[in-house]
Amino acid sequence: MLEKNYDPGLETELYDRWMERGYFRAKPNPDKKPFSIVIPPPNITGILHMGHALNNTIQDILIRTKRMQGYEALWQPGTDHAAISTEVRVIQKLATEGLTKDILGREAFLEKVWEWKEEYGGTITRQLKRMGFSCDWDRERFTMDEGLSDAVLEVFIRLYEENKIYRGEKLINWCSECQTTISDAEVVHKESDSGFYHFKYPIVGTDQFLSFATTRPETMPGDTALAVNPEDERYHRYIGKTVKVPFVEREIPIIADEYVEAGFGTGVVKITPGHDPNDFEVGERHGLPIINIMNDDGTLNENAGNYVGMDRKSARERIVREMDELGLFIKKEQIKNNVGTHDRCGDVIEPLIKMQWFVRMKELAEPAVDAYKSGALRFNRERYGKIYLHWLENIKDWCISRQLWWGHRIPAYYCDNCNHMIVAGDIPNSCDKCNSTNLRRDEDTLDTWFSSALWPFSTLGWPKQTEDLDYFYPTNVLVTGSDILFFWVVRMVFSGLKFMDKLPFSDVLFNGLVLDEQGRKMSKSLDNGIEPLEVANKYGADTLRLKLISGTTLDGEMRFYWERLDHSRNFLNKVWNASRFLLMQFSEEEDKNLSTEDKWILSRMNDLVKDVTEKIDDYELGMAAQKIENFFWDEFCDWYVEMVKPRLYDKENKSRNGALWTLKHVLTTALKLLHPFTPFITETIFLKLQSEEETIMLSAWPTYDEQLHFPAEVKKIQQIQEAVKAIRNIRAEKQVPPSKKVKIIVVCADEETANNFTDSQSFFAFLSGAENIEIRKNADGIPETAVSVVTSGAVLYLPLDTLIDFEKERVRLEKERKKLEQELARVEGKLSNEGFVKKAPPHLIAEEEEKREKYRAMLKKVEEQTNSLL
RNA sequence: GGGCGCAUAGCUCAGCUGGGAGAGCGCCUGCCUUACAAGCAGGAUGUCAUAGGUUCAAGUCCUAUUGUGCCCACCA
Repeated sequence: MLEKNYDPGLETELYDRWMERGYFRAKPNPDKKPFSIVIPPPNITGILHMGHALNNTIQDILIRTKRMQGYEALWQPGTDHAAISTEVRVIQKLATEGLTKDILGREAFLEKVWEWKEEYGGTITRQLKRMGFSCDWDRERFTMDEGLSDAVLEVFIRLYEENKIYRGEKLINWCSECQTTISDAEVVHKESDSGFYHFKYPIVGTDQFLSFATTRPETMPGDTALAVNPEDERYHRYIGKTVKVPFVEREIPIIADEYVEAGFGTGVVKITPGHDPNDFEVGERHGLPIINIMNDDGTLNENAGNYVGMDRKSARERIVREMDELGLFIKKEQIKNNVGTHDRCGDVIEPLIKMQWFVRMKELAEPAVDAYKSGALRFNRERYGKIYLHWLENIKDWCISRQLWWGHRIPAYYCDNCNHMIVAGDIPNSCDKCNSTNLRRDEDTLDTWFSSALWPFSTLGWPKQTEDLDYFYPTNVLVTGSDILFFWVVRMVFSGLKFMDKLPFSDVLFNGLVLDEQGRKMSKSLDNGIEPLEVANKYGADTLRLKLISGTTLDGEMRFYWERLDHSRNFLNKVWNASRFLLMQFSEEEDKNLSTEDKWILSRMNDLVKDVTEKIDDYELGMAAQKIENFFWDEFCDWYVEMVKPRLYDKENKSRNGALWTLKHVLTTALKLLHPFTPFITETIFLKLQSEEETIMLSAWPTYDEQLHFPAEVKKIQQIQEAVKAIRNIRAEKQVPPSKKVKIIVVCADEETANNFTDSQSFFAFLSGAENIEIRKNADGIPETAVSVVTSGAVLYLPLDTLIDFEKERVRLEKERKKLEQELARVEGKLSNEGFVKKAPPHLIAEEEEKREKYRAMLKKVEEQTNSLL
């Protein structure tokens, strides 16, 4: 027997059992079809947040469903080394011990990071387990595992050999806080109020000046031109002349370029190719020199003359002051502009010229574009496809080198003797050009996304041709947040196409954000995050999982309220108690001698099986969960279980066993459907319910059964339900307490209805609190004091002891009549509409006609009742 | 500057390819009916943002407007 209340504390025990018995394991099996998902590898620095909980619950539901459906289901878990995050974390920790990267040196530092990883890197996987996720943990991978590192090497070398990876001096995004380059995707543009400084430079050989405006005075020492629009007649006469940049005493030309907008500012722009992407392009077009005036830490360097060593802010102030002293400062305005910042640390990004490694993207992007356009790659919302295409069609080369130590080190070696560069998987002994042994390895590591781009196949053994790879690749579906569409999804797609010749997955599901009560993102800075494990420990992981899924849309935003957990918790409590009750009834002697109501619930269950399976196949998990809830709570518990109670309580009843069989069958089926959503509670009950199978996890998913389709019985029960509701309604209205048993007279319009009420008599009485049901075909001799109500096929009379207030009855009947008249008018209106009759599908017309007959009959009865009151 | 999403009951949201407005919470009424008061029964509540259009039929499709949120982008 089950305990009185469900104890979520049992969840961890159950999980251990599943692990011990290896239920999560997947291995190539020629007799089964594969179904695989790779987990979006969480950072080893991460702790579980609601986004993870939601994202992985979705994956677990899909995996558990497919596993039950007989697929060899692999959910590949693992973690990401998270280059910057981890390095920053470890540096912070070392700082408390008085250590720095420089003191330790590369090797010792990396040892410290590995130590840190060993200690803290497993936190998130432990948390995932607590949520019940059925990953194949035996296959857990880490992006810096040996095998995965081999994959990185292989990819790097192959792309290099195909000239798709190159080293070049280009303008890159520099984070002076993190002391590394970052990719375009990592730059977040934020609107800010900026000073817009107007200056003028003296035109050489004249006593005139040319005025311009800039938001970045500190880069003025790097100016190598002033530019105007070629169409701008105001400045035609100056083109070709030069101006002098005061503090560095440099003469720079005045050039004409389309880039300049005549209408903005003064129509003159200072060109600083070393520190601005646009200026860089202008510079290229005009062959301007590039001057880098900045150090890696964001201070100005020797090219900035007197300002060397100053940080950006003080340099700006000082330059403005000095320009003012020279009489060259005109004014300062305030404007709004967008400033690039680093998505991790928020520091302002500095565009700088640096020698870095890049992936040439154009050619790699093309197949990825085609994959979507051809329909081979699908997103759960079309709009993501548009965003995806827009990004790929405007893609720029990917800067992949990082000035970090934690990560995959670039396999390039430089000869100190002849400057020759070798790219190789194995460390070369000597320069293959001059034989010198003075080789130096590139100091840089790769962007952390370079390795995660390979995740769908590197985790399965690639570059080795493994059985796993052959069987499980491509994976079926990817579930992730839309915030990493560019970082990860796009890169997996082109990597998979490039190296596996196959898309890594055909379906991508983007899940939405979990927001706080006020609709804000949960974030560390706001400290408004709710920890999933705190919820799981309080309410159970099942409750949290169900809450995150039920009734929600996959990609919609969702606000998280503690109060809203109550509904899921209450539902699971209902499941628990219903099971507890039924377990008290079950015996060994069930048989399949079924009554009408048994067939009704079986038929409804059968429909549910079909619905839920279809919804899951369509990834409409929120709908699937809600349908199960509604069926279980409403139809099964509140109707069916109540209906059969009279049969259960009467041990002599011949039909008792049919009810027991049905209860058990429906309960088991419902538990199975529910299992992917709430694995723990369903397993607990399942194990008590039967002894043949050792787990619900590997039991067969229910399928639609033609034998359980009982439309006639469904109709019959609906008629009884309508009658029960009508009686309850009257009882409530007349304030008849539930304890007060009443007599009901059912006057049936036809034989069929009479038979139905006769068959259903016992539970009809039970559900409507009646001690006596009289079924007949005419209304002769019914006391005038009886309250009556019309339902389809019958008029129900409720003789009450209390005096009837005829006036009130008349009002009630009048209301009913009005309502029926309205309905009838609508139906008749439709049917007399020529367009409808001509164009609407036949089944709809038939439906309307059926309704018309029903309403007419009922209306007639209501009128009769009204007349009888007079 | 471009692109996208959202506006439905007091609150939070569902409503798939167009065919009589839904759920949960909250609220009101009555119930300790021997599985469950985390429960049971009954009830009230909506010009589906606004204005046009397509259609026999529009919350659902099209256009515009308003409000709101997000993404992308080099206007110094």
